[in-house]
Amino acid sequence: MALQKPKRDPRSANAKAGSASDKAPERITPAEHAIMDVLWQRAPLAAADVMEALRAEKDWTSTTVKTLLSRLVDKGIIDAARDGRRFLYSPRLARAHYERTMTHSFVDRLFGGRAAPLVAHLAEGERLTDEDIAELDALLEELKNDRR
Amino acid sequence: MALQKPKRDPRSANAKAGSASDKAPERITPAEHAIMDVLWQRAPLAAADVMEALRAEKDWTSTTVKTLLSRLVDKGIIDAARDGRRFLYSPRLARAHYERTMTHSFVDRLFGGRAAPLVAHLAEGERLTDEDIAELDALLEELKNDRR
DNA sequence: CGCCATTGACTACAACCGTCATCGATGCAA
DNA sequence: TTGCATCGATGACGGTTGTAGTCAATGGCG
Repeated sequence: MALQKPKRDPRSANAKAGSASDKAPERITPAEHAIMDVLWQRAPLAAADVMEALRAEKDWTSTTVKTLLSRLVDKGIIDAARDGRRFLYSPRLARAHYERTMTHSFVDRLFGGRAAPLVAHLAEGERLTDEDIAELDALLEELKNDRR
Repeated sequence: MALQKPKRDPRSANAKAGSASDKAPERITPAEHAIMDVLWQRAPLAAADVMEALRAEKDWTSTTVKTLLSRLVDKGIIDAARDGRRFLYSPRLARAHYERTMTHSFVDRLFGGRAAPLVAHLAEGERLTDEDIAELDALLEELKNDRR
């Protein structure tokens, strides 16, 4: 067989000049995200409830849902509280917190932290409704006031 | 051993009620993204050039860079033009195009397509400089004019 | 002309992800 | 009490990703 010798662990030592405070907030995969969406809507749920809530969207068997729940527990993203024979699962982070983290890392990665180019992209794709624009307008007004 | 029997292909049938026009634009992984960043800056480069450009950032061996380049070619994301004994690689998509795609899918996934909550998150995290705000202001003004 | 350095192809391998089947424990109904 | 339905644990399989070693072809230099 003769396997190679050195072999360092993968997935870990990612960068050379890594920024200091790189606390990885445990990545959520797309499939896991679907589960989180459910849990963020209605707090503690059993596995069966989650599956039920997802039936319209995902064609998953119960095992799949349960595996995903287990993995989320392992990652420390959700909490499992025993309730008789089963567990009740709830998120450990508010959705807003997660959104903030994801948004920042996304904007950092793609736009070096600048928000404006991002909004420009959205505008170009005609993704902004009149309502969006009004909302952004109000938001900006508020920001401008805060600054001065 | 007794392997299970049915076994459907993974990764494919993702959703049940999938949105129609779901043309997958071939996913770029984080490691591949580093390569793309280089290629988006300086058009056709040989593998060695790419490695050189990344030396400060990533501690990759030449093999790693070459593997990533090959995978990008396989995915149809970059183009390899033979140049004597070697290849010269160039992106097939402009960076702006990629940014747009990523932005839309990100906003869709996290915010159901609404831009305003995204900007709100950025504001909350004090990620917006005065300059950003001015830029957004101008952008919004323009959008408002376009709409009427 | 012969040797060496460079280059891409192929292979490898561990961790991770999407998806499930199977199994053992366990509590409820008949 | 006995059986069944349910639940979580375990493991598995095929694909992807990060990272890298090895090898054969090939072209330039002495």
